[in-house]
Amino acid sequence: MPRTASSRVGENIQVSPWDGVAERLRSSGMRWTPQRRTLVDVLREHRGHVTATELIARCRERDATTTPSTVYRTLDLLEEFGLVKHGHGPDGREEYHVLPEGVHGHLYCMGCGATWEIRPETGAVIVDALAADLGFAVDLSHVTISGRCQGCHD
Amino acid sequence: MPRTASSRVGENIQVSPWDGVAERLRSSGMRWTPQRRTLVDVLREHRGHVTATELIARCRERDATTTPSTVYRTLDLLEEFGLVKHGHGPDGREEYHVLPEGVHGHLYCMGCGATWEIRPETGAVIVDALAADLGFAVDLSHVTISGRCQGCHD
DNA sequence: GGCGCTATTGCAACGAATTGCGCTAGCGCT
DNA sequence: AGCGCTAGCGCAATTCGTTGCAATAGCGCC
Repeated sequence: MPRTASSRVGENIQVSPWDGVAERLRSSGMRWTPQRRTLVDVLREHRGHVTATELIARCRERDATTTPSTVYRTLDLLEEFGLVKHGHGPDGREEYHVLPEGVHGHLYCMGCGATWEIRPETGAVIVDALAADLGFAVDLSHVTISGRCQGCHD
Repeated sequence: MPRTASSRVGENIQVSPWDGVAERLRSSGMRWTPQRRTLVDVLREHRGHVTATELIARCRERDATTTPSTVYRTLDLLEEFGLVKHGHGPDGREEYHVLPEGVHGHLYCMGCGATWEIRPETGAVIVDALAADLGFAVDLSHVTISGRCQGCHD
């Protein structure tokens, strides 16, 4: 039996954050619809970044009647619930981060097109710097910073 | 002959970077067209950030026949010449920085909607941090980082 | 000053993201 | 189990950004 790990103190056990969505929605007066189920199923098997377009495509694989507007609206909703977070890729297009991967920023290499994650410690330095500068509380996870990675210096 | 301030050592004299565009274009085998002239005129009177849409609107004020595609293409061109630089605002929309304002990053406050500039020193800290982390050469000017400014902490 | 080569333009069409609105269908209540 | 209220769906239209292509018009050259 797939012991979906629930308790056990002191360890970093991940109960899938998706497990209770239906209930959480309902208890907030929202509804659990087939469309939402489809999207959540898709998200559930995802780690890291996905573009909205890609999500729509995957949903359509499962349910050909999927409409973009529904997907976007559901994503907004899930974001309010803290299950995903949106940001913008280097080209300004919508991009979603599936949580709870720990909030982190992204680096996009203009040379090779790869995306790197900013390590937490480094992210902290950035956040601190901006806090010291203008008292600005940064949400690093929202952006992708562009540049060139080590291998791609001109 | 209108001596547009050219030499005088040691002073911070600004020859408008736009002054020689026509010639620079031509000498690269490119053409100086009325459409380009219109856009450059608009840019010339701008400092700081502008969205592409806004630029298009302003161009249309002067020449009602302005087409978006032309504006975008001209902007790309000007970017290659180092006269403007594009980035993406907090909502992912295209945004142009008119040079030579010195390269700097931007902070967008999700609370009040204001945009702040990251001071060079602070920017340097960030660039250094990322360089140390992954050997990443960051182009800070490309992005707008979101967060909340001092006055807008929840 | 006119000719021709080709960089650019403008149009039209497409993809991504977003919004307003009338109809459908979850789900709480009896 | 059925009823009704209203959240949410799908559609259609809109905006921003982008691209392919044929017609136009800079500008270098003779």
